[in-house]
Amino acid sequence: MREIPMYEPAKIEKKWQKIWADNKAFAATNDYSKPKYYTLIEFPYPSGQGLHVGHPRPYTALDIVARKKRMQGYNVLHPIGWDAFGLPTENYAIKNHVHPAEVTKKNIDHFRAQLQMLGFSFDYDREVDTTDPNYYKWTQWIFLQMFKRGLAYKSNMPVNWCTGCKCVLANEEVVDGVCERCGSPVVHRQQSQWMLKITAYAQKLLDGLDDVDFIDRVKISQRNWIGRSEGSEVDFQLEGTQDKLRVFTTRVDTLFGATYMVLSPEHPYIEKYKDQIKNYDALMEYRAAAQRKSDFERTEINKDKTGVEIDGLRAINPMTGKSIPIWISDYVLMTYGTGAIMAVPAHDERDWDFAKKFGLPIVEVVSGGKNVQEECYPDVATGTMVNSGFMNGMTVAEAKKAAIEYAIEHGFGERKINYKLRDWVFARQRYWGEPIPIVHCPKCGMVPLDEKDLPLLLPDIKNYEPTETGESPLSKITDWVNCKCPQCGGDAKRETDTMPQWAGSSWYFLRYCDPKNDMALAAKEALQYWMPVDWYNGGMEHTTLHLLYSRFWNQFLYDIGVSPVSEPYKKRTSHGMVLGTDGQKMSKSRGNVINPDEMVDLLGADAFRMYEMFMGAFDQAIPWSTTGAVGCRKFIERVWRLQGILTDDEGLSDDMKASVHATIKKVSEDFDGMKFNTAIAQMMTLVNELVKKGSVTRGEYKALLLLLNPVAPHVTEEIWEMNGFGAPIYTQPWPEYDEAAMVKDEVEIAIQINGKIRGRIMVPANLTREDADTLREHPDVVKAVGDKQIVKFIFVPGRLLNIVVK
RNA sequence: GCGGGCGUGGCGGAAUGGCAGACGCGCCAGACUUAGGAUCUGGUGUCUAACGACGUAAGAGUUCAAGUCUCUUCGUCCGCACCA
Repeated sequence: MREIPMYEPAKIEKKWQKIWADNKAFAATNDYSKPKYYTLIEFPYPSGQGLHVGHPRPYTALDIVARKKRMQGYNVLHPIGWDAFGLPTENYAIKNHVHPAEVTKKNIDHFRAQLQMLGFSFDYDREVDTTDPNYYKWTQWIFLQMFKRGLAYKSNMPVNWCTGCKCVLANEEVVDGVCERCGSPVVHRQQSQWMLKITAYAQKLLDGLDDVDFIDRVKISQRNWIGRSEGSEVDFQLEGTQDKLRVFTTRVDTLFGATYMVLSPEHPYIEKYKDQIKNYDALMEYRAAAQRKSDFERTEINKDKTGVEIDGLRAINPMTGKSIPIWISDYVLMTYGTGAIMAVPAHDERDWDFAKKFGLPIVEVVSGGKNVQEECYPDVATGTMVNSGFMNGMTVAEAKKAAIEYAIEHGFGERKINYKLRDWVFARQRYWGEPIPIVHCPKCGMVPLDEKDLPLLLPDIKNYEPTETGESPLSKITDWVNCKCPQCGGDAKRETDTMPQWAGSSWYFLRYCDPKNDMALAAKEALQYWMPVDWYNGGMEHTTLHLLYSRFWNQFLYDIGVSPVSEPYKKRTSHGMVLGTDGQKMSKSRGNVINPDEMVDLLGADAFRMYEMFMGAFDQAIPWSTTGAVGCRKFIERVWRLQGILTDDEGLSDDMKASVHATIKKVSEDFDGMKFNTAIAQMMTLVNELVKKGSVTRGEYKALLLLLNPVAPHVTEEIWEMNGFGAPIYTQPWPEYDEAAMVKDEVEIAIQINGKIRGRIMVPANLTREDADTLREHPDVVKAVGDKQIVKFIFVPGRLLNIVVK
C-alpha cells in the first residue's frame, strides 16, 4: 500500500478551475468544418438570493453531456448568460434605492462566481446579458420586424391587472388568480396594450411539434395549450334587427336543440342595443360584478351558474325558425371563440346546468341517452338524430357534416378552426425592461424608430416607482418622452411601456452563436453552423410560456430569413425539482432551503455535482438528503484511495476486462439517455470490484477516471496528473468499449417450475433456444421436475428456464 | 371537472414482460484502532426455529412468466380551468 496525500477538494478544485480558464479549455471554436454539438440550459435570472440547489441539477446534467461530447471530438457550444430584466430586481432597487443596473451587475457577478465554483464547462467568452444595450438592441430590432409585419399591435383589451405590481400581466403569468411573481390578487381592467400575434403561428407551432424530439409531457402540454378545435361558426338572426349574432360551436349537429343563447357580459352588442334593452342597468351591474372577479373567482363559483336574461333582445334559431331568449353569463368568455354561444342544454353539461337553474327548455336532438329532462346526454360517439328536421335518423357524425353544408348553402355558417391560444400581452408599465422602440406622432400615428437609431437606451432615472395611474415610470421623464417623429420630424412622444421579461429569453439561443456581432443579431454562417440547439433542458414550468414564446420568435425569424431553422430546439428534456429534506418545495417561508455554498464547503464541488445526479431519476422531483450526499463524497475518496493500490500494468487485468468494458458501455449509454443515477451506480460497482481485487492497473484506473470525469471533473484531473497519465483529461478521447471483451463463457440462469424459482445453474453463455433442450438432462433440472409431466419448456437465453409441469 | 404523471424495504431509488429490491443512505455485527462520526469485512423486505411461504397502493384480468400490459378502485403530485 503506497502512501498517498490527503484529498483536499478546496485546493484541487480551485487549481483546475484556473487551468481551464487560463487555457480556455471549453471555448467553442469557429472551426465550422468540425461536427458541432449545441447544449443549452435555461439561462438563470440572477436573483439576489444567488444560486439554490435546484439550479445545479440541470446544469450538471448538460455539463456531463457537453464534456462527454467534447471528448468524443465534437465542437461543443455550451454557453451561459443572464436573463436579467425583471421585477424582483426592480422591486429590490426601489426598496434599497440602488439602480437596477447596479443590482443586476452585483447579482451576475455573484452567480458567475457560484457557477465557476461548481466547475461547469461553460464558454464564458460567450456570456450574454439581456440588459446589455448591445443585446437588447437586437431584442428591439426583432420587435420592429414584427411591428412592420403587423404581428405587434396595440389593442384595447381586458387585461390582467396585478394589484401588487401595479402592472399588466400576460394570461400565462396569472396563477390561481394571483400574480405569479408577487402573489397579489389579479383583477380585470380595460387598457390599450401592446400585443404580439402569437395566434398567427398557432398552427405552425402545432405542426412543428411533429418534427422535434421533445419529451412527451412537453409536447402534450403545448398541444393542449394551443388547444386546436375544429368546429363551425353559425349566425343567429337578432330578432327585429339587421344584425346577426355569431357563435362558435363544435356541435353544429345539435343546432335544432339550441333553445337559448348566452353572451359574455362584455359582448359589444349589449352596448349597441342599449336603447332597446329594458334591463340595461341590471346587465351592467352583472358585468361589473363579473369584472371585479379574477378569472379564478369567475370559475370558482362555477358549480352555481349565474346569469341575467336580456330583456328586449331575442334571436332566431336558423334551423327551427323559432325565437329564443338571450342571456348573459360569466361562464362565456369574450376571449375565446366569438364571445357568444348557442346553448343546447340536452347535450352540453354546462348548458344543462344553466337551463335547469333558470327553467329554460331542454329539447332532445340526439337519442340514445336517458331522459334529457333528468340527465344531460353529451356523448358524441353514439346516438341518432331526432327532432332535427331533415337530419332525423342520421348519426352525429353525418349530422355534423349535413348541418354545416346546409348552413353554408343558406349563408348562415362556415367551417372554422379555433385555438385556445391567445395573443401575448407584450407590455409592462415598468422601468426595468427593454424600451419599446415606437414613437407616437400626432400626425403620423405609431411610428417605428429607424433601425440605425437602435438601441433605444433605457434612460437613467432616480425614481422607478410604478405610477398609481398604471403608467410606466418612464412617462415621468419628459425630456426622454418628448422627441421628434422619425417620419415627419414634428413633435412626438415615445412609447413609455417596456417589454416583458420573456422578450430577452425568446431569442438568446441565437445570440450565443455569435454574441459580439454588432451588425446583426448573429452572423448567418454562425447560425447556419450552430443551429438548431441539439439538446435543451429546462423546467416544466416553462413549457407553455418561454418554450412556446421562443419557438414563436424563432419561427418568425425563420420566416423573414434570419434563423436558418424553423424549429430552434431539436431535443427538449425537463428535470425534476430538488425538494427540501421534508419533501416539500424549497422556500424561504418553509425554512427548508439548502445553500449550495455550504454544501460545496462540506463536500467539495465534485461530490456535490455527483449527488445532484445520483439522488434519483433526473426527471423526477427528489428531496435533498445531506447524508446521502456524504455518500458521494465517500465514493470520491474511495476513488482517490485507489492510488494506494495502483500497479505498473498499463493494460486491463483479465478478471476486470469484462467489467471495465461493461462499465464503459453502460456509462456511455446512460449519459446519453439522461440516466445519470444508474451510470454512477455502475461506476460504484466497478470501484467496489477493484477494491475487492486489492489492486488496480493503470489501464483500469484511466478508464474509470475518463468515465467519471464529466461528473467529477476536478478530482479526476488531479489523480490523472498525479500519476502521470498524460495530457489533461479534457483533451482526452472518450473511451471505447469492446462488445467481445464483455462476453463471459458461462452465465448463471434461474430454473423455474411453473414460474417459481427452484434453483440456479451455470450454462454456456451462447446457449440458444434450439440447443436448450439439452438442459432437460441437467441433473438439477431433472431433480426440480421430479416425476411430473413436462407441458412446456421455455428457455430465455442468458436469463432463465421456465418449465411448466402438470 | 378535464388532461398528464406517480404509488416498490426504515429512507433516496434499480429493474428491454424473464431471478424484485442494483447502487447509495441508515442500521446491526466483526476487524484494525488509545479513540472513531475514518477505513475494511459481513449482514440487513416481511413472516418462520427451520423447510418454506408471502411480498411492488387495493382488487380483477391477459400470459409459461406482470412492479412492468389491460380494466376498476383508492391515494398523491403537477398542469389547465365553465374552451362552446
